Amino acid sequence: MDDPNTLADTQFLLCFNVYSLHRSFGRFYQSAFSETGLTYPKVLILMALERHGPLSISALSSRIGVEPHTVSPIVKKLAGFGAITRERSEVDERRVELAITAKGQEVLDRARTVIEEGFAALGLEPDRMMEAMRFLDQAREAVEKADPPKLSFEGLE
Amino acid sequence: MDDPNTLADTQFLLCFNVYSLHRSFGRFYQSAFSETGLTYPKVLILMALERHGPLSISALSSRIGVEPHTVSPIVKKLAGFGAITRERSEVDERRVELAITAKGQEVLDRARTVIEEGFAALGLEPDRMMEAMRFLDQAREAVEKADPPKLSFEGLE
DNA sequence: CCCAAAAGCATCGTGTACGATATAATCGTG
DNA sequence: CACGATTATATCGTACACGATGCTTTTGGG
Repeated sequence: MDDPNTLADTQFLLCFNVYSLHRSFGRFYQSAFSETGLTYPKVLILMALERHGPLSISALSSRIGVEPHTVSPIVKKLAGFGAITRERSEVDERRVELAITAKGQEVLDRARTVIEEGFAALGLEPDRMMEAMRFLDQAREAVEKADPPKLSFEGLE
Repeated sequence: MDDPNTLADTQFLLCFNVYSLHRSFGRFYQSAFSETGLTYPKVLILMALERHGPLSISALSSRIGVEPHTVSPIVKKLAGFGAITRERSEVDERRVELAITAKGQEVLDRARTVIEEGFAALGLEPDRMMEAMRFLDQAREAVEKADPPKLSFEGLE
């Protein structure tokens, strides 16, 4: 897109760059995992359960930063494959407890290897990457706090 | 997530930060446009047609960086609302020509105002934002060139 | 002790993204 | 002129994301 000339244009261009890079990562993972049913969100879930498991659905969704009902169907699939266990808690029957299995650990380890090999030649400068990450995290907090006015007219549907 | 300790961890964390910010932006736009049928991709399409229109579906998809068949159903909806015109080219009947309408321009102008007001208080430092954008664009080019090895085992489905 | 409020999860509907596939139209070479 | 190759778009299926809604269970105040 064209060079921005106002702060608003710059912010909108940041948004577009994030959108573009997000989809590029998506295609990267799609290509790497195309012969399996694995996806990036599934890898995130396995990783969170590896490090912090066992977790409830709401705790897991908080860690990853998505809604619980986004996580619910995905963990059902991972459980169906045997990568995780998915059990209703006896202490609090509202909760479902999730834990990675040995098979899930193997899948995750192999996925990790593939991702690392794929990223090996990206050639991104570590210092700039760290600064970009700090900035992105601050941007996320700012965007989450933002309270935009509501556009209102006859809908597009 | 925990501090990364290798280049691979850092790259994966970059990926996660992009994923998180992308969804935060998504929620921002969802909130801003919740009373209309507008979405961020629709705004991108209107913006591209405003600046470079008229465009074919394939030209438009190239400008935005998504697949043509992603664009096809979205422009159908925008045409149904009257925000754009959608006409088969007489010169080359394979092509569909797209152009923004007066109504689409109005919708876009109002959406732009809402976005700018919503972004007004983000408080992001312009210099760091510009550097982050340059980095993200380089990262996107690198990721798009990357050729990850294929993970292969019994699928998850 | 009772009951309203809150919490946790599941389902439904919709939006966008991509891969695979199909159809129609155009191009370019022999 | 014919035909294979290529281009452009459309459809189908699947994945994930969120809002809305509903059901069940737990909590806590009166």
